[in-house]
Amino acid sequence: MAETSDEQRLTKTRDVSGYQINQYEQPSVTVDMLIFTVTNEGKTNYRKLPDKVLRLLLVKRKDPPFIGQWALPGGFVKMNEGLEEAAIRELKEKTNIENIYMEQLYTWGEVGRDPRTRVISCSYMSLVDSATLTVKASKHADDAKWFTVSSNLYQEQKTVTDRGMILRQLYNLTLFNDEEKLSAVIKIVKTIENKVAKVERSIIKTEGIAFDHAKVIDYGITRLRRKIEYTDIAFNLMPELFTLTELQQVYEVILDRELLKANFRRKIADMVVETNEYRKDAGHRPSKLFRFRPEWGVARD
Amino acid sequence: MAETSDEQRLTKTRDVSGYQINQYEQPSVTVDMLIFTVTNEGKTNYRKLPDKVLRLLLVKRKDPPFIGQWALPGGFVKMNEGLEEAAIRELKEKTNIENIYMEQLYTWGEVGRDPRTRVISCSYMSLVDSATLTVKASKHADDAKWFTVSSNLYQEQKTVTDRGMILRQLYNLTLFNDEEKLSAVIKIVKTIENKVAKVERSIIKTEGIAFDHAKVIDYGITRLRRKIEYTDIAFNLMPELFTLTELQQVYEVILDRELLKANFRRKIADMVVETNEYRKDAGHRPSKLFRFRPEWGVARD
DNA sequence: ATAATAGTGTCTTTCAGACAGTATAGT
DNA sequence: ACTATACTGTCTGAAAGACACTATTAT
Repeated sequence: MAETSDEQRLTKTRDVSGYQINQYEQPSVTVDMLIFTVTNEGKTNYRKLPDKVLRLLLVKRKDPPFIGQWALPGGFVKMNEGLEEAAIRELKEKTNIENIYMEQLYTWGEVGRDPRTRVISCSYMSLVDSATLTVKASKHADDAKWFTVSSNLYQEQKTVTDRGMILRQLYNLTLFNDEEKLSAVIKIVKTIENKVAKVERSIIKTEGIAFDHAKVIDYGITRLRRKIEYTDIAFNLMPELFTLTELQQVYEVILDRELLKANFRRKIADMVVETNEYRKDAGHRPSKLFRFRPEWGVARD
Repeated sequence: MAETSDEQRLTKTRDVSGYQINQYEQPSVTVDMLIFTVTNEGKTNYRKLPDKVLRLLLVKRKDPPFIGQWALPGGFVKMNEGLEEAAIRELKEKTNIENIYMEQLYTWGEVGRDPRTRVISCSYMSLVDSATLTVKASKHADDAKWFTVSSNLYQEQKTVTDRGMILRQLYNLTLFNDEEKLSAVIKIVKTIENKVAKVERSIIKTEGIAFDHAKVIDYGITRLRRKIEYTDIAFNLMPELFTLTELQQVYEVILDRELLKANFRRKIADMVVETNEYRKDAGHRPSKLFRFRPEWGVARD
């Protein structure tokens, strides 16, 4: 920000009349929202527990480019609106929810991202409790849908070179609901060469997902998986009262692996408080309901 | 990105003549670089080892606002240049170094950040080995200087409320070299209210540091401290060959606390390879030189 | 009784922290 | 001999993983 060209550039930008205005053309800046929730899926048997699934909100594009494809909700950052403000506004518009967990994920600024013009997108991740989702989506309504989302590593190749190593991974990203099925293949190349580590993420194939959003979604899932292990963000996906099995299911669906009950309970013991209520009428032993214990820890980056 | 206004907005932006061009005024986008290195400090006694210090590169502002104050190196993102490309270019211009570790830190987009106009800054952190720093700074030269940097928690207050808790922390950020001494006080408020965690960082006082860069620097140090514990980024600060004590000193100066030798060595054992060389003539037992073992792990977010 | 879930006890291994001890150069 | 650093061994307790066991409901 301390370049020689600062002054020239900024004063010209301010000059509100005449041709010179856009001498320094600016990239457009948008925010893109990854809004995750966890919901129950079909209960097959009267005594079986329902399965949980991880869901992401997408909107259908009504204009080219990528018309008819699905994109992350988002929009332009207004001139008099902070980045985070824009994200909060976007969240409110799409889900009618406020005061929810939100964190900045990553800013995507490659040149060819948007075929129309130069767009830099700052992505935010939000976690919402599906019980508080009153409306599916507000006025913009009908074009916003929840998709069951999963990302699996399906190929991995490690090469040791003379000055380092290369790890190539292929992830399969799947998004679907009753009507639609979207998918993508994301390649992640992690290299270390002369001590210098680098991670590159690229889209190999993307079907039905607009822009580079498949990459953004995959990144979001990766971050969510990492963070759920050492923070308490998972509770943002839970209702006020929940059973420990439900909590475990949320962890399992995000981490995409099974956890051992006894160990899981030990691990989260300090983060929850027992109540006197029970979930009954389930065809098996009733389970105690718990709530989040906020005084436990504290927000972490 | 899928708003109704997309098309209108983007086509107008493209219309290269007349007054309408800037109907949708765009924020300016910059990249700001946090370039860290570790150097040796005064060897007091012939047998004592030199102390290590963490250093950060800053440039002196030659124009208002904040004229004469120190800022992070950085500059505008060009229209045909990716965000990361811009960061790489900036790094090359300032330090003449390429192929170095770099990661995106955070994007700062508050409205009043820059008194002139709306500026959104994407910050990147780089770690360089001081031995490879041939020139202090290239052509822009004389106005770029290294500062010894440290950030200490000096006040902490925890309040448990009915629906959550609040943790208030004050950090003292200090930057100095032979000629200058800069400082700032950063307030970090971590709240949990109804499961929703939030972290807010604000500047209480800033002396000699331009814009909101004190906040950015403090955030960078926090991130560096966290990441050094679970990744191998510290090796980017080391020369080709180093002693384990030197490596430990780097960890200590970043974490700002002493580590026990035996435990430290156990922890980093898998990341290094022993060589046959020794550091001698030091007035005490010679120490074996090690190098980084790249095949050990792999880049992590 | 049975299916299905709820919940606990404990063994083992791994890892982090603490500390004490031995080793070896240069002056 | 002495100083300052180099390097190793081992005790401890905490945490993670694995697994077996007991408890309780609706039908």
